[in-house]
Amino acid sequence: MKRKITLKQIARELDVSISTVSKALSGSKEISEDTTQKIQAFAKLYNYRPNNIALSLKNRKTKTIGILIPEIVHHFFSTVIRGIELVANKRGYNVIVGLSNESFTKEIINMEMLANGSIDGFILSISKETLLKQDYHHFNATINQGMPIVMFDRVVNEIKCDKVIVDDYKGSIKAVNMLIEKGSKNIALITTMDYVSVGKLRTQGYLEALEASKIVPDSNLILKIDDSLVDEDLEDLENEIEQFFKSNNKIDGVFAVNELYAVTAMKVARKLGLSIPDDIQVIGFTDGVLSKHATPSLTTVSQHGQKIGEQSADLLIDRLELEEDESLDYTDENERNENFKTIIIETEIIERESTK
Amino acid sequence: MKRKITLKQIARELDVSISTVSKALSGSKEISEDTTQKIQAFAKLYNYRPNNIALSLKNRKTKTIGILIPEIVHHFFSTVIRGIELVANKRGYNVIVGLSNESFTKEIINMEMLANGSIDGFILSISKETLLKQDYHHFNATINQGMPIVMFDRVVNEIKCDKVIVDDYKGSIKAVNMLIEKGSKNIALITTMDYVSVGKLRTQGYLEALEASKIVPDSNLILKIDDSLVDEDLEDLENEIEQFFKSNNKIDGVFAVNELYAVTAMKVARKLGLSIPDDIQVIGFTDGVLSKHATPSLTTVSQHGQKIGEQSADLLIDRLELEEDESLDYTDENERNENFKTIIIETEIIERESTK
DNA sequence: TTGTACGCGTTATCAC
DNA sequence: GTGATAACGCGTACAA
Repeated sequence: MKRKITLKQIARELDVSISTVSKALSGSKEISEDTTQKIQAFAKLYNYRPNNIALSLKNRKTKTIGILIPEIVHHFFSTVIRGIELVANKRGYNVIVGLSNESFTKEIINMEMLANGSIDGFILSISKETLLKQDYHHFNATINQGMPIVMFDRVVNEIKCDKVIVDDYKGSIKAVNMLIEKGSKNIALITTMDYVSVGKLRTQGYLEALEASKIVPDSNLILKIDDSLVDEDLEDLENEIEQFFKSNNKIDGVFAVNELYAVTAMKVARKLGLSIPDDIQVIGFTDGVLSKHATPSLTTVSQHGQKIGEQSADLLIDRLELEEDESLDYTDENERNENFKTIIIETEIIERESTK
Repeated sequence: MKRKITLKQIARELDVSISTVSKALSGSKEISEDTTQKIQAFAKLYNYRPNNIALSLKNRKTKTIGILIPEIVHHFFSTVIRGIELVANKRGYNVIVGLSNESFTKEIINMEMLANGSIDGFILSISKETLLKQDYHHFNATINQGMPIVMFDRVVNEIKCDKVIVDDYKGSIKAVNMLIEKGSKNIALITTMDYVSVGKLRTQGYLEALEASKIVPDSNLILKIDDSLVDEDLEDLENEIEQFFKSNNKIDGVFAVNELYAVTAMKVARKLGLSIPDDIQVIGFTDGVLSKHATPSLTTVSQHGQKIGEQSADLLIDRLELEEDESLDYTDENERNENFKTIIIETEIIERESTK
């Protein structure tokens, strides 16, 4: 078992100085061709690779991005990670992953763990508990320490950082408009509680779309599900939706803010003897495996998770490599605040069998 | 914007030496209570945290685990990551993720990128291309450098490392036995190509189970799908399965080695006018979202991905922290080879609506 | 052409 | 009780 070899060992072995080795390996022409050859051959033989940690310490940057998300067993988030990893790798960065598990405390612990030199910047999506508490001091603290953050999907405006969001609002309008065009008259909305920003925006889009078509929204047609209660409890969810359908039997269209609600709605509809899409059409938000493989397959508003990840990574790395140059001088402290971008990823409707 | 503060800065500010600060902060009683107080107060005020990179360099360990998996947008793998992250975090480790995307080359690149000091050890699952090529030199090279590896799910025996595997063989037997007990006479198998080790084992289990019940396996009842071709191409998959069903119309039970095949089989069966589970029963391997939310919901063999992750992480960290002690002396080089464990995670059948 | 010295941030050892 | 020094592995400005 030969442990990793270091410059020092090569130097000792070949009886030259450490810096000679270093220079020879980086191909500096300060060093004679002879010694360069010799050193490079030796290094290759022993498979020398510079130690990342030493480089990180020296360069004061780790070439590593920290991802902090609420949950990983989730199609959307894993798609985003895939996107981040893709461009990060292409641009020479590694990716370190932390999970908040929707908990405020775990979010903070994870951030502190990573912010102490392990990474150059964060890409994150805020946990539900944090959104509920509206306590964002840890984000601001991190930013104030000079560590850039890119937020995606679940963001809050008040934080000064780059953001990548889905056009939840417009996506919902598109979805509801499609239901209207295809003949639905009484369109129900199945959504989450308001504190999840995306839930709120999607609800707004639903309302706007109805009004634009001169349809008066009916609050009885809106079902708000407290997913902190339901979550994994599938039966509760089914029952809740079943009650909802039974007390509103004129419903002929459903817009659900995620695919689970949409698929469950389809299941309940079928149970009640309704045929999809003839009696009732369904569209979900968030395109994942469920939508694709459900029967009938589900028409959805796709969020392009991978693209969100790619854009987030590019945004972060751009900023990191920009700072590299400016680094030292900042005449105007506020100048940097003006530059934060918010990229909006357009949604796209993927038509499948649950709509006419 | 106050950048992260260092020992040196505190020392300068308080007009003491760096080592005094270091000692005071670590609560050493070499330092007078007075100065300790003063220094700790100052450190807290400026939110001092030791720099991880510097610590890593000094201690020659990063407290970081490298995960290398073929694909992240995949319920099983993300479940495993969740498990790893859970115990890693609990035991004070971070987790860095690399994706091979089933490619041999990307697997190697990723390993080299991480093996140069960024991590203390690997937890990985081998890419399909690597399994096909049967070229494992990069794993051996890494191990020989003194970096421990834990392999999970897709493993190969010849590599000297800890392993965590699913009891694919026994799980399949259980599944097929259940189909037999519940009355299926002609049980089909939908599987992958043989080079994926888990596919092979599951096929073996299927055959053994049949034979144990004195049923002669019929090769016409086995469908091997080349998923390097199919992959995302859902229609191809459906067509292939449909042809299979049509040319074997006596099939009244299906065991599929993953949930996608199982769900697709159900879809095709329904299309052909078969009712589930009355005309045909279906069981899948790998319990994921699809199984749970399919209609009818799918009976599956659960792999307990999270548990696999937890065990893998414990195994790796145990070894890392063990080495810490022994580190220096190894009288017998081979001794360490004897110690590698293979943990087998028992599968469990989750009964749902696709079986009687 | 090669080598010396320094610094990145930390801790541990040893001297004062 | 406090401080100077070395070491972890590397790159580079500067000296020889």
